[in-house]
Amino acid sequence: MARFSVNLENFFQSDQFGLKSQLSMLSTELSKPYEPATVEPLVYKTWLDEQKFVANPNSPGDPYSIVIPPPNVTGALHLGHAINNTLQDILIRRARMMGKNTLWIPGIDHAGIATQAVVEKQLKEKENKTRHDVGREGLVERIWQWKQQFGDRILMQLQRLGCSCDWSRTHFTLDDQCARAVRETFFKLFRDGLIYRGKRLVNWDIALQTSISDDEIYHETVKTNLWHIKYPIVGRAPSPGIPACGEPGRTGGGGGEGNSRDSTSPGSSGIPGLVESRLPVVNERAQFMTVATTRPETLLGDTAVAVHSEDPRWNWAIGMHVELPLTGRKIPIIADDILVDPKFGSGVVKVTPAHDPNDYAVYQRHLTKPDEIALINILNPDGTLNENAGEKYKGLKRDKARAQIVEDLEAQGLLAKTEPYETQVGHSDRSKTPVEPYLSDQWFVKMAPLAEPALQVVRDGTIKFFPERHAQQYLSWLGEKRDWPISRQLWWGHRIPVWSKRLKMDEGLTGSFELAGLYEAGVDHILDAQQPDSAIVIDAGGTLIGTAKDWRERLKGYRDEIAIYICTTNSLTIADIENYAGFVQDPDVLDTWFSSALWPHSTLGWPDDTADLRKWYPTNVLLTGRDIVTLWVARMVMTGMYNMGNSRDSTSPGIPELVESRLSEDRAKSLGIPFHHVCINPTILDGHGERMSKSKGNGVDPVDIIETHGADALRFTLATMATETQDVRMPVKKMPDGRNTSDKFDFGRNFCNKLWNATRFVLTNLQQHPRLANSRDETSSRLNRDALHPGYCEHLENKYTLADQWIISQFNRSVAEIDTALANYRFDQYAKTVYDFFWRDFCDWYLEAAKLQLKNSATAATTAEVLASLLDGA
RNA sequence: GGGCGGUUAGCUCAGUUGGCUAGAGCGUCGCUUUUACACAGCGAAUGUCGGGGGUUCAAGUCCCUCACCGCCCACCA
Repeated sequence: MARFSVNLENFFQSDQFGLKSQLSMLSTELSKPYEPATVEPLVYKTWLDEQKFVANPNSPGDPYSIVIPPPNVTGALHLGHAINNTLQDILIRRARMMGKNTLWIPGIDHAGIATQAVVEKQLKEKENKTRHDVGREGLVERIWQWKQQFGDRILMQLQRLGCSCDWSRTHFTLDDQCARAVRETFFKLFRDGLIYRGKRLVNWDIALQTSISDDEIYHETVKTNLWHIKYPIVGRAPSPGIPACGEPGRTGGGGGEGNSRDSTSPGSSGIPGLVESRLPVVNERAQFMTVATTRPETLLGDTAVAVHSEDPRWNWAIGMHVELPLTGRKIPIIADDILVDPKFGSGVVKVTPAHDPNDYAVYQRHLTKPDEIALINILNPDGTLNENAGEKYKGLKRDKARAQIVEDLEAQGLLAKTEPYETQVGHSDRSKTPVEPYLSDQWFVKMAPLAEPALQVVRDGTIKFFPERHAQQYLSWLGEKRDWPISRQLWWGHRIPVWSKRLKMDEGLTGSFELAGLYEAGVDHILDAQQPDSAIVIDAGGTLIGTAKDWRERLKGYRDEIAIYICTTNSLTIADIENYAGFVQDPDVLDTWFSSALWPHSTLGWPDDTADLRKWYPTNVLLTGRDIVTLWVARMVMTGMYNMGNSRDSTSPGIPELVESRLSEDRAKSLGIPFHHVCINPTILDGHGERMSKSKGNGVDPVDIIETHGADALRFTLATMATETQDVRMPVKKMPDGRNTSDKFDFGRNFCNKLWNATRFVLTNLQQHPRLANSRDETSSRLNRDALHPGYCEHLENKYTLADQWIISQFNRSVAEIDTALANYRFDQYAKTVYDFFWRDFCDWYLEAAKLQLKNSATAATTAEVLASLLDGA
């Protein structure tokens, strides 16, 4: 119970308000109104000077730890970060007061694409240069300068907020520690066969000849045409009157056109609206399938046409072929119920897997199935058509090719119709040219083996979400287990730790000159000398993975050109394979979330087995916004369990639910989960209801608020806003000097002022009681132990007045409420309880009573004791 | 198209498993500058709890339905 009083005492002194330090420094001259601008910096400085936040793994106390969601270095923090960090600070400070061995790790995220884009934009604006003008090293150098500037600013903002982070443990997702963790993780995944290289459609900027991310695309409405093209059907019986029954995919019905009104037949029952549209197409069916497209030139890359399996207009044709106009190629008619919406258009879709994301998905869905389709890339990196497009079109730019194709189709009478059409076309933000979906090699992480345990720990409640409903998003996203593309064609980030070299194998393994050179260069030695580590991949169309041990065996089967990939964490090896053996490192960098995913264990020292890691992993709780539950939270759970989990004695379902915290702690450790709780904090919106974000530029700098209202006012107000359901709308006023503020924070400012003055009153009265003033610490600690014990009222009632007893009981009740509120991460309830107790109970009632009691010599002393212990701040 | 959240006083929002006369802050109105605080104190007014239907002795709370606002994801051949 003593801990209760310690709690609340500490809410007042340091959690929110820092009164203890403030008053000890300023007690000689307390200004009437609270002046945060003069008080707060002094207090914070004292905390730093006294190393209050520096953690020591050897200190006593149960561990309590939080890692900060590292803010992006793209710019300054806004109020969204302010609320996130305030809530963390409340938890951390409370844990610290309760005697826990507490660690809050701060840090910053390099935020690959976003930061590079910002710096490139600046480069363009200030110097009119592109990244190619300054080169890879030059650009990275400039981004580091940016990082220095904004990284410092972010840390300064956090300090102005009063965050009690252990600044000596500050990390950056691109620092050496994180880099080691990234390389180690990549290596392990690679070795375990969970990283592979594969094709993927990326957004290709044909002007800059680089891929760009979805974030860098803007959509523009373009007026174009929808061209309806006739594809001749081949390989079917010539008679148009043939009944449809008995055809593949057909399960019933009267047959042919005759059943067009039979909307209850199994074939059409699921598709309302077909009855009307069916008739006009029927005559066509004998000879052509008509497809509509906005991009006729891509037909050269078509490898199939798709229909819905339950569309009676077309499902009889599944398995047959059409002749691809202008090429003479025969391509199959396949069924794909995901791609094709039978209610849209003609119900037939051309499939161009190399140049359309949906079509590529079709390709993947049908891969290894009987109706597997081909993949034909018809574009060069510069956007011109390549040799696969055929002699006539090779070398044409895409718009020229389009015109030519339309003309040729028309000449052959295969153009059924041309109708004007408006569509959204993605454009590159940098070159302002239309983006081309383009097939390129990327690295992937296989999700299924990683996702399964991560799903399990949330399903079984090992990791809990607050509010609970956010677990759904996590579960449904992870449940898809879509492989994670991790390579980015960027310069800012962790470079992919893979080195490759192409080798000609036409003379066999030992006969190859180059391979002989490889031996001479010592690569075989390098590979063989690796522990069980270093992995190689042999890419010969498919992907094989082998470790160093058996690489020689693996190579024996190959005669043609192959590529050898080496992944290693050994820096000596890296130097060798680069300088000596002529291997080249992959130019791409890793997705920024790859390093973020490791954050909870990399910041604690992993891959080394550090004292920090043993003491504070797993962390207690993660506080973050709901927008990155999938991108970040899910991946932290996966990589945490993968790197930190002890698979030997993990999930043993046989263990009964002994709710021993010790046991569950052991279990958490052996599972490797990065945190027990995930608390989703509200999103801060601007006055128009839009999410505050750096990129939108609608963020409000918390320092602006701190300057007008004070950090404590900001923090307290934000805590009251942290309800379970609501996002927070924050209308902002522009100050004459350009700063932003909001009178929403008057609430917190008024409360801080109230606290200040109540404290001031108590202190001035305490000074009239020298005995107390001189031995306050002793007194209050005695009171904390004894007087505030709930049972105290019964046995000490003759000593204390009714008012004394009442306020003490209210105090204890409030502390209990606060415990409950914070256990459920209900920061609004916590703040309200503090507010109600302090303002309503303590100030409005008890202080008034105390005024009388202090005048009466009989009760003055004990009253002062109670005042002192309740406030204790002094 | 799929998922989620919201709609309670003029404004911003609480209201936990249904249960006293539906609350807080701000704002408004009146009074008070009383020796902690005017960034204050005392007092007052203000709600068909988005609409409709249902379950119940009892609904802001549970069920159905409609409307509007917002967010996330997918997608528009």
